[in-house]
Amino acid sequence: MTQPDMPTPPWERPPKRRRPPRAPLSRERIVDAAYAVLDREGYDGLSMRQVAAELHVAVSALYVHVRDKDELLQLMYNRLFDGYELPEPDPEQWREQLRNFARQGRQRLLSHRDMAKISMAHVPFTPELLPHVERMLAMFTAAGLPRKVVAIAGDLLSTYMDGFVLEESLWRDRYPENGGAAPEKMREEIQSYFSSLPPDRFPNLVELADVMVDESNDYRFELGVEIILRGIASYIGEPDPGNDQPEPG
Amino acid sequence: MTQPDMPTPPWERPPKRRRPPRAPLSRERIVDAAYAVLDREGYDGLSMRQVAAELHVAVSALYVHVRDKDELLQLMYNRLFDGYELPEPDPEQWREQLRNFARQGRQRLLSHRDMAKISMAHVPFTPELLPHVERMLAMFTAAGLPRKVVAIAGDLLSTYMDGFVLEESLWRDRYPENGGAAPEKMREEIQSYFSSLPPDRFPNLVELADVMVDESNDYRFELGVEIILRGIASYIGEPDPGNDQPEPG
DNA sequence: GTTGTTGGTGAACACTGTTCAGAAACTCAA
DNA sequence: TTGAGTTTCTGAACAGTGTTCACCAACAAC
Repeated sequence: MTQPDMPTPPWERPPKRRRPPRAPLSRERIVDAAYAVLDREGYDGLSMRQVAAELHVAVSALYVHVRDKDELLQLMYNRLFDGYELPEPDPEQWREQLRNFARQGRQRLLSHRDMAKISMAHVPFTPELLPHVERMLAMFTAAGLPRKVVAIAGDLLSTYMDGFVLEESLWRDRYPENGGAAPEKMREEIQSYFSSLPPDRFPNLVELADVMVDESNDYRFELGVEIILRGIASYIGEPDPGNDQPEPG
Repeated sequence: MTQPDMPTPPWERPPKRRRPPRAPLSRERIVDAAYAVLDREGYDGLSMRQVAAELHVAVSALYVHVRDKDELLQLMYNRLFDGYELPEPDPEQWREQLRNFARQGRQRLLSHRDMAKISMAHVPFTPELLPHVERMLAMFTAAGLPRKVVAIAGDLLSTYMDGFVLEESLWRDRYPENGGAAPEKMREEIQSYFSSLPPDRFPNLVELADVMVDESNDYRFELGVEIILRGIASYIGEPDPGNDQPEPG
């Protein structure tokens, strides 16, 4: 019988490479590697070959565990929600709770490069994500909103989150020379560009140049969320809005 | 000397194909062809080679007029705004005006397949598009909103438009078998899926299944716009919201 | 008529996602 | 211990992608 834990004596030929030194592949490890590539190369550099190289493995090995590149992206998207716990709905604090939800969501989208691109390309209705959708609906229901508003409010907030972060990253991509480290110079340039426009044709752009770029992304995000929350809150206690005249007044 | 407008006599050999029969290439024609390919093949099928084939031209010919595929996409994006006239701002009717703006924007995004994908990937701050941004700002300023709200309200509304239409097209892509002609069957399937979920774990999803998919996209879009407009309107007459406490109450 | 410039060609390069025959490595029965 | 069967990985290939480059044909100007 073989003695598994004994060192191989030097005169014996190496044991024919049983037990390959690397851990076997798995969906988890593939997603890990894909995230590593994404952070390093960005969305456009995220190729199956790069992922395989990250794992020191042939490309075709990936296809044993993953049907498609699309499925891999789906798995990456799902992981975005891992450990993303929404609190128990509290009717007294639904606004603060949703503010936190949005903040948390943006932070997650920012935690991996180009993550917003992946998020925007997927609808959060896979079985794994339904619990989150359910929690979201519960929070809006607890707030006392009409059914039809509940049904679309979550979508509205999520769309805004994704779109906002996507736009953040688009701006970053337009200024690739700074390694993400000098956004101030970028802002200066944009602001001076807006300020230099002919004031007769672009009075508002010139006048608002400072506000449009001076404020931090954090502030602009929070204000956008606040606008949406105010709009949602205005429906509390109202009946379901009708199809014909969304604004009766 | 040659007589340019005379018909060629039959005994004379054809004039060596001077003046090639096809019109010369131009950016306009390339964008036209790209739109044709986009409508036929979708965003993933929109390749430089397909565009060249559409024009019966070698691929490399495109690169004389267009630096990049990226530049081509930018040109397509710009054309989305051609003839997109925003009305003179009217402080009395700013809500109706913005509703129309959003409706029109969505219709434009829907008028070409996968257009939302292209739109989402571009920021509307090229020189050609600045007049639209200016008009937008003018409308919000006329409504009497604080500066900081004006500065981000347009972004908010545009992001929602793009995101909404993008999600519409994502759902369509998940059901490619219907040629876009049978959305009712799709809705039925989704609704029956939601209804079949375990009600103890997904009470809201089960209860709201009808509202979430029964309502037309048109209605859901309008309601979303209305929520945003209500949120924006709530800031009329208020001072600029501060950085620390977006919700003072 | 001879130039130079422009707009077009076809071939090539370095990639991409995906598939497939075959070769390892593992599991389990005899 | 042997042998069969299954799973996992390999290397090569295919068709397609964006982009570039030497070459060529048509046009304008001197």
